[in-house]
Amino acid sequence: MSNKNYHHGDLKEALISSARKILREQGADALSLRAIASDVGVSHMAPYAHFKNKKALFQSIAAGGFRELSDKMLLDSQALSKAQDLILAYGATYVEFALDNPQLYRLMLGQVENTGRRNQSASHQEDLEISLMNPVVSSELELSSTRPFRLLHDAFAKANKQEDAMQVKAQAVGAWAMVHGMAALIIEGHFTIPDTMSVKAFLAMTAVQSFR
Amino acid sequence: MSNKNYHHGDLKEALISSARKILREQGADALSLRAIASDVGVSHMAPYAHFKNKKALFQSIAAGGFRELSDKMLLDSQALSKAQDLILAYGATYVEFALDNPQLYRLMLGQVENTGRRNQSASHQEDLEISLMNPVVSSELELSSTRPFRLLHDAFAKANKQEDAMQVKAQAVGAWAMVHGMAALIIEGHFTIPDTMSVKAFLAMTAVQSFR
DNA sequence: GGACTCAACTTTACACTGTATAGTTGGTTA
DNA sequence: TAACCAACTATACAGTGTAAAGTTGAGTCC
Repeated sequence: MSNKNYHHGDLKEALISSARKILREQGADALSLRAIASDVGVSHMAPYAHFKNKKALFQSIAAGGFRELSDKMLLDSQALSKAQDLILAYGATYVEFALDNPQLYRLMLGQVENTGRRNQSASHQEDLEISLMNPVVSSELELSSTRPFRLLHDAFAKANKQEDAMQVKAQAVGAWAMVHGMAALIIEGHFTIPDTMSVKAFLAMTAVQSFR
Repeated sequence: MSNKNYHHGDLKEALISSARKILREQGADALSLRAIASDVGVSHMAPYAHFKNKKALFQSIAAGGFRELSDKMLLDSQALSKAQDLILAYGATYVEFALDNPQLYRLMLGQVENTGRRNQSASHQEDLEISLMNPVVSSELELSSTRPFRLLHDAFAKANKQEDAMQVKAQAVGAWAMVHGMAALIIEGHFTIPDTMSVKAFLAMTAVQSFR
C-alpha cells in the first residue's frame, strides 16, 4: 500500500476533507475542483475517478455535513428527557452548527435539487400529506439530509401523543423552517444575535407563535 | 437618440430585465455576464459601463426583487385592517413570491454579504438589540432588502402595542425566519406544500408556536 | 515469472467564465 | 469645427469544469 506514489490510498475522503478545509478557510468562491485536487496533491482530473462530476463531490460533502449535524443534535440532547427540552435543544444545536460552519451549511442546503412548487409525486387529489424530499436525488444525500428533520419530528411526536400524524408533521416542518430561516438569515447577514444572548435564548425569544 | 446603434439608450435596465428572463427560463447556472450581454445584443464588456462587476449587477437584480416583493406584500394586504390578518397575509405573499420566482429569490438572499456570527458593530456589552443588516453593503440593496422585514415589524407593532420594542422586534425576526425558512426549504426541494392547500393555510398550520 | 487486466491516476485539449487593458464611436458642448 | 467623454467594441489572459486518450502499477491467471 504505497501511500505516496501513483495510488493515493484514500483519495475520496482526502478530497472531501480538503474541500471542507478550503471552504472553511477561503470560502465557497475558492472551492474549485482544481483547487481541491491541487491541495491534495493530485492532478485536476483525479477526482473524476471517485466522483462523477463536481456536483457529485459537493453532494458527498453535503451528506457528510448532514450526518455531522444530526450526530451533534443527538449528542447535545443526550441528558434531556422532556420532549419540550429536546425540541429546543435540537433547534439550538441546529442553528449553532449552521453558524459555526456557515459556508458548509450554505453548501449543504443548496445540493438538493428541485425548484418545483407543488407536490407532483403524489397525484391523487385527496392527499394532504406533506411530502418530504423529491425522489430525484442521490440516495446518500437524500438519506442524510432528512435526518435532522426526523429527529425534530420524533421529538414533536413525543411532545403531543394525542394529536394526529399530520399535525405532528406540520409542527416539525414549521420548526425546521424556523431554525433554517434563522440560520440562513444570520449567515447571509440580514441580522445578528446579540453578543450577550445564547442561541437557545434567542430561539426561545423569537420563535414564539408567529402566525395564527 | 439612436436606439439601435452604438448607444443603446437604457442598457442598464435592459441588462437587469434580460438577466431575470434568463434566470427564469434557464436557471442560475446559465446566468453569466456574457450570456446576459449576448441576449441584449451588446459585447460582453458593455455591462461594465453600468456595473462595477458581476456582483454589482446581481445586487441590482436582488434590490429590484426585494422592491417587487414588498410592493406585492402591500398590494395583497390593502383591504385588511386587523393586524393579525395583516401578518398572515404578509407571510403568505412572501412565501408565494419566493415560490413563484425561486431562482430570483435564491439570488436575492445570497447577495447580502456577511458570514460573521455575532453582532460586532455595536460593541458595548449591555446591548441587547437585534441589529439588522451589516453596514458593508451597497446601499440600494441594503435599503430594499430590509423592506419586507420592516412591513412585518410594523404589523407586529400594531398587533401588540403594549409590549416593548425589543419584544416586537423579536417577533418580527421570528416571523421573517419562519417565512424565509419555509420558502427556502421548499425551493431547495426538502418538502412540498400539498396540492390541495393554499400557502396561507399551510403557513397557518405549520407556524404555530414551535418553541417555548 | 511473464502476460493480462483494470482501477487509479496524468496529460492534453477545449469551450466557457469574469475581467483588465486599450481602442472606437458618436452625441454634446465650447 | 474641435475637443471631450460616456458608452460601447476588440483583444487578451488566467481560471473554470470536463471530455478523451495515454500511463502506471498492483493484483490475477497460466
